[in-house]
Amino acid sequence: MDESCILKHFGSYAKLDANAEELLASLEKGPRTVNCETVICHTGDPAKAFYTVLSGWLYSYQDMPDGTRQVLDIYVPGDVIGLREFAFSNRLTGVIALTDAQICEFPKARMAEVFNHSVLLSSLFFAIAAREQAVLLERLVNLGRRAATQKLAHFTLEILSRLKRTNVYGDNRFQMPLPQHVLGDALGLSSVHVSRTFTELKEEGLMFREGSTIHIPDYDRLKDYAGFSPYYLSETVPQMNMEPSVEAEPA
Amino acid sequence: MDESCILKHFGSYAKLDANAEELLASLEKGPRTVNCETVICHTGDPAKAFYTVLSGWLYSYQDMPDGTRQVLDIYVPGDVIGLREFAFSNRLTGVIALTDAQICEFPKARMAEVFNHSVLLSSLFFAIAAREQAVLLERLVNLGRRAATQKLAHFTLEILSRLKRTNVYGDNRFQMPLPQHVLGDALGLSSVHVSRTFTELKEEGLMFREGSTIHIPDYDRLKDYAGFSPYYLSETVPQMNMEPSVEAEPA
DNA sequence: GATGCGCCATAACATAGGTTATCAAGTAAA
DNA sequence: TTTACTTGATAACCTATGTTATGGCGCATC
Repeated sequence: MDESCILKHFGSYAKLDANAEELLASLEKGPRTVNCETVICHTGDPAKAFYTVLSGWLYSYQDMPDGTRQVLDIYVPGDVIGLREFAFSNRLTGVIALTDAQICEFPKARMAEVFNHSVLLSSLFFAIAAREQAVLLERLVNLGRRAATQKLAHFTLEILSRLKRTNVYGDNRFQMPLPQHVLGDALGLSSVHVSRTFTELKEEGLMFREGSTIHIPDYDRLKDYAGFSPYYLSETVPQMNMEPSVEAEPA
Repeated sequence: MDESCILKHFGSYAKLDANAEELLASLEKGPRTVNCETVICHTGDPAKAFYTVLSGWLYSYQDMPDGTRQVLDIYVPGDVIGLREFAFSNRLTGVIALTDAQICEFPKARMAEVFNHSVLLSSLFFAIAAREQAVLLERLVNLGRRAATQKLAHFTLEILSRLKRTNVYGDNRFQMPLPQHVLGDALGLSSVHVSRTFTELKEEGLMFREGSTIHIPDYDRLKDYAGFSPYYLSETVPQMNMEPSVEAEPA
């Protein structure tokens, strides 16, 4: 049972009732393994399914006409890929695996069953979409109004916070398998400047890299430096009237 | 009936059934007028309601410790303010009116009724949240990977497209009542550079401003220049099984 | 154990955009 | 009419970041 991507994810947000668990379990297909570097989908592909991440790292991106790329989301275990394509018949972004990964497919068309049968799950999906928005918002602030060192520090702290949801990590050290050119594409910087920025953060004693391990000697100091406040990652499902089997009562 | 903010908005996305219309109409409070410059809410305020915009322009923002500001959304008639706060008990951003405006309140707590009683509305709310994400994504690309002239051009074309949803506008001219410092805060630029950028776009014959009127001599040329493709604004509610009381048929 | 390749660090140089200051135009208040 | 205030244009100067190039290191392949 702990092999279910979705149950693992949704269970981390709210206590599921039996109805919700059963419904969720019936929706997802068993995990599929994808290799590092695999393109899961391209911009413009028909968008038929969501995916949940059981293990590994992935990211979504958009390519520009001049050959540059903007990285839009980083996906770590427990994340849902592609919820926003609910409203679009074709994919808005490409998705690619950063490491070997396991993902579970969840056909978009079956969202109707969620809305029909579980108010709790409806709320949960909606809350997850709201949380994703909050993350994008904070990324917007990062790109628009922070200097390179703060961008990198803030981004790193966000990733660490998100990893803590499903993994146990201390504040001082964690794995972040993102090459510098991907960091650059995520932060709107060149890879050369990402390198310079790491050097500068190391000299300041704020954080440093050792292979793909990030070290954070003083978490609170880095947090202050980056202006990071994790409230936007702390979503909860609102207390609502959630009886699981309410019958529809049109008017 | 055409005074209802929500009906106006939701009706522009999908044909509503009687059940949905009645439910929506019961949720919203009558329009309230706010003056230009009014702060509707501050970051951190308790988030008890959404708002829909009947008339006027507003924006949401986040202030930085150094006194700068990032503008996060621009709201025009037909937009919903604050959907993302569904998952948060306090507001993530401040909201302020750019012009005199009319907005309708819609208590967050009553979303439970939506999920309980209308699959169509549940889908619609979810689709709107997905569309908002797509807009944020495109803004991320704008901030991360475009030069100032393209940022400004792209932003302008997005606003124009969104206005076309509820208003009839030609491609050549429309009102955009945003002072340059707000544009700068939205695009991650200084207001001085926004001014320079307008001058440059005018010299190129791509677009120019006359008071708050934007002129676009050649729409397609500007569109190419900015790399604008409006697919991300063209969301539809997926064709789903939407009878209000469908029984589950897993697998 | 060569060879090639991807990733990273660093340096020299180029430039987009930030900052500060000044001035003009419009407009609201007195 | 004067004053004050907001918005916007422009100029001079400054700096963060981009660009291009080089070299080192680790790792895979032959």
